[in-house]
Amino acid sequence: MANKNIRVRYAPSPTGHLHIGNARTAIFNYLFARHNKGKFIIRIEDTDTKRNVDDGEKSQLDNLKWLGLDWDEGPDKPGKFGPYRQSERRSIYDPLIQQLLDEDKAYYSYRTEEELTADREEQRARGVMPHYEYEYEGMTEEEIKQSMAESEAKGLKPVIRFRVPKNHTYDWDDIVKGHVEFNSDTIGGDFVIVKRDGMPTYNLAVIIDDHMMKISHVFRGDDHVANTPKQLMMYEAFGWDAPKFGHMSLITSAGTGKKLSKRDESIIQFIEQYRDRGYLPDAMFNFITLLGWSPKGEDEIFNKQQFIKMYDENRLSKSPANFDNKKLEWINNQYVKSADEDVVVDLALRQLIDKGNIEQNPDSKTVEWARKLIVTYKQQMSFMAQINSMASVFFNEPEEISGDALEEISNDTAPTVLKEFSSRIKNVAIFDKVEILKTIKSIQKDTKIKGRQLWMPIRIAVTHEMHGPELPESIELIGREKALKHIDETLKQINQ
RNA sequence: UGCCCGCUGGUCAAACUGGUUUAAGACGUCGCCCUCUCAAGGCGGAGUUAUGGGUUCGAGACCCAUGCGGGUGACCA
Repeated sequence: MANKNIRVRYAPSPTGHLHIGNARTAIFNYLFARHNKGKFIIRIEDTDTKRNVDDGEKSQLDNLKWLGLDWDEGPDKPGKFGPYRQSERRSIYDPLIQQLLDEDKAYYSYRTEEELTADREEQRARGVMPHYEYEYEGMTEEEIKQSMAESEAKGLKPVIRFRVPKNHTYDWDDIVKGHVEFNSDTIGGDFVIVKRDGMPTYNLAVIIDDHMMKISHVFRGDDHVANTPKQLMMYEAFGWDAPKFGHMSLITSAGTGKKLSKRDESIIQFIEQYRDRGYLPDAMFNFITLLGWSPKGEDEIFNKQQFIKMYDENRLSKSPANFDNKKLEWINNQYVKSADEDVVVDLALRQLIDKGNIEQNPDSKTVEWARKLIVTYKQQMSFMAQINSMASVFFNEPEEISGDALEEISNDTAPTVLKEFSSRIKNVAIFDKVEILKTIKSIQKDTKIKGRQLWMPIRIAVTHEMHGPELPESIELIGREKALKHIDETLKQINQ
């Protein structure tokens, strides 16, 4: 059911990199827009000039693109409802603010931050919810004017507060949560809509922009529920219709059970970090979409097009979702396994170079070698950075054989196997896995030693490890020279 | 302390507006198979409707309490 009037937005503030939770908000808005053939808009909410970060906006957009999102309007793609940065929309806000003032729906407030803090402390001590107390309580219009004039005379700069209607119920049918209602007396008093620096606060700017940009649906985090009544009363004050709201459950941390906080170190928080570690964008998209939303069938691996096709906002979950890193790894592994070999090689090679396991600008021979190595691990890598630790045996000189491994080769047949293997591979023409496998088979035939007794000594001698990928491949990757050297050393070690 | 919301196994969750669900499926976990080993893969197992009341012929689904968890309470967004 295509609806041309559907317009949704993702509205990040450029205070840092793209966070998992924000990425999810963006994705759900995107999916909703694309499923309904509506528009997806990006708006930068940069009214807090102090917290803005220089490349915050760029980083947000870059990472959204990496995830595979595209938008119809945004700061880098002007449409007819621009500008798309709130800091550039002052000329739109100012007359509307004046209108509220003129209609006495908002007023200047001179209460200083110190006074407010003191009020709040006193309220807390009394056991009441901290709230703003009307500073002109009980005053006549004359007295109010006089009070303001006095404040001005003292050089105080005012903020503008919205006059919250008394004992009024604000409610809406939330797409996710169902019917929600608040009594206006419980929201903390008249709130600030324009800061001392003249910038509108989030709550004001967001409703003006959503209205002006003809936003039809707002999908945002559960943490915005408490803002919604404030926004509804402003829509009412302007005489505008509010969009439909859907408040999505938050992502929680398995460790703390609380909403993902940027300080929680048990979970990687930013999309960029996953990108750096060699996660695949489609896998991230897939995983994030399954956080708080579920498809109809039993499958869980889908590409973007499939998600768009089957997206249904009614299947958004009411309850918070734990971020499960294990599942992310599993999903990413599914994508790595089925990904194009060149893509995997490219990404994993970068990891190897970054880590210094392969030199910068490797020659073609090294790249060929790396390709074989990477392909060997393609089936089991959850994310590309793992190649460094998984394949460390191919980069580092191994430690001396000990423990179980030593025990494994402390028997009568091991030296025979090793000597045979060593002398035979010295002479094979092409040192590759096919020839190596043939060699091992030939030893089996000639010595009648087989199975673990045959394979383990070779594996341990060559790699010093009891585990690893297919042995012939491993030996090929280690190379003839190193393999022979390791066998030699091992023979010496077990002879003494 | 106020207000708002949530609660199906260790985790994500399905079960559309109450009726073959002996509560899907996935991750994880455990066992087996494959196998020189690890991983991947295949097969299988264990494990859940927070508690107490009600409504109903019938409740995971509806109502009420209790408990637990979360969100919010900014001149942040």
